[in-house]
Amino acid sequence: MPTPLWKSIAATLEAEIAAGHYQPGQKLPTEAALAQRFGVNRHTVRHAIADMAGRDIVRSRRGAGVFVQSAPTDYPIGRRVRFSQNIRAAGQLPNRQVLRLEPRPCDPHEAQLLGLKPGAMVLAYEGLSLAGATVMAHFVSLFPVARLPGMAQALGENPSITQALAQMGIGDYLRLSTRITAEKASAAQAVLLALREGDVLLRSVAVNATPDGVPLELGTTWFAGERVALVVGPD
Amino acid sequence: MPTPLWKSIAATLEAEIAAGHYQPGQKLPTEAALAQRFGVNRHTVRHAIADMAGRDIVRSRRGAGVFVQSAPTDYPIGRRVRFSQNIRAAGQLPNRQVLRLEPRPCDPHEAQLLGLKPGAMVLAYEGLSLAGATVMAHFVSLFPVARLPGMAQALGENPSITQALAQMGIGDYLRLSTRITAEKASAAQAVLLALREGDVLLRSVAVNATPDGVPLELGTTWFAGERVALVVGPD
DNA sequence: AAATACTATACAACTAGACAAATATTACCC
DNA sequence: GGGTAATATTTGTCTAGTTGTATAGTATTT
Repeated sequence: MPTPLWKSIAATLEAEIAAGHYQPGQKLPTEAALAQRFGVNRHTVRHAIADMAGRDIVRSRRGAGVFVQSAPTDYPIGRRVRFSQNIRAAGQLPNRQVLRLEPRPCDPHEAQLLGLKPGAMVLAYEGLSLAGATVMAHFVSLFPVARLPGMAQALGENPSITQALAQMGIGDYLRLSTRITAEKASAAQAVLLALREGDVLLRSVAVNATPDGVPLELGTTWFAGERVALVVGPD
Repeated sequence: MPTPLWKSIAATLEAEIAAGHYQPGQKLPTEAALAQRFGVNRHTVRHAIADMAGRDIVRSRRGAGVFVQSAPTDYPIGRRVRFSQNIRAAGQLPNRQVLRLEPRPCDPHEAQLLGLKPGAMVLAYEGLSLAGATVMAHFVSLFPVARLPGMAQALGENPSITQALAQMGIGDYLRLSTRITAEKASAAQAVLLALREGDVLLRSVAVNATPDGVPLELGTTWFAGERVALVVGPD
């Protein structure tokens, strides 16, 4: 039985990526161009690409193109080995990408958790946590502006929440509570986390406060379920 | 068939308007800012906005911005209230239904976590945790037979693990660590938990040990994701 | 008869970039 | 201060290109 065409095409492309003809992050030629190059139908190329995508060699974005994934040597986040994230440090991963930083009124639920009046202004800080080039989590943190007036500027200069709080003179804070739930990713969240709609998410909602118990942050983090395991250690 | 991205984005913005994050008359972030926040092209955001404008939720003025038309609705309807369960007592609910109670040799992974030799005998205790009539979790606990010889009989008389351990003279034990992951329910698990295949599960794997650190129990619990929230720290 | 591999076509969803038109903001002059 | 022009923002429109999905059809093999 002869090798299927798509498999041979996948092998060819894979070899060219391994040889460095296409660098990580770079866009492959379009499916149409590849189809012409190999003298096959576009669907056959798509089959090959789908196979490589399943092995995390490439990733495709609708409308944009097919992109070479970063070298798997960066982090030990294979399919087998899950990235472990201690719950105490939830949301505190090395790299972060800021998506939003804006003040807005809080809703009743947020107000209750932060001990504010409904409608009080909070600073919404939204972003992605990355390990290397892989998105691990999507977070939204809320800070009461009345209690932390300079937080917006501090976060604007430095994306780290811990360091921004330290800059505000708050070196020590206390985690009041953490709630962990599981849910499915919406289409919009799936895009941010590079998942598919319906994939599982681990959501952690935590409230941090000053040592005397005044709430300072309401942090919600959605972890990509297939990439992260939360670890709760002994106290 | 997946939800179009623009629809998911429209739904997100609509919910935020309904929650009062953006108030009537106020300007939404610019299309460019929203595009960055959602990680999509500006046109996709425009599609979402056009949809909302068609339903009189927002109104856009060229050169000026997009403005909120509708008032916030009463607070989020039908926000699911989940059963809260402290992580220390993971899976330990008053009502239990025993599915299995039998000794068997352990596999290498289990052996490692329990500090046993591969193939050593463990007592497998499997069942369901109920709150009232609703199934909350499916658990499997493993006990090293060599260390707890009378456990099978104790559990046969009383389904509570804590009480069975107490009966063995172990009143105090230590939780070494807990690992929480999210996954989709298999067809078999879905039946046990009265869910549908593909629904989300919260899985917690915990090792309990004597105060001097000898592992006594390897407990794995699958919670129905839509019914349970795990709580770390004070409730 | 049924499954696999591939072709062919059409359309939907999204990206990308460029430019026009309306509005806001700033700078400047009096 | 007030009015005005210049500049920057912001939404609207257009064209083009790319991936995703659906349907249908043809060999070839099992």
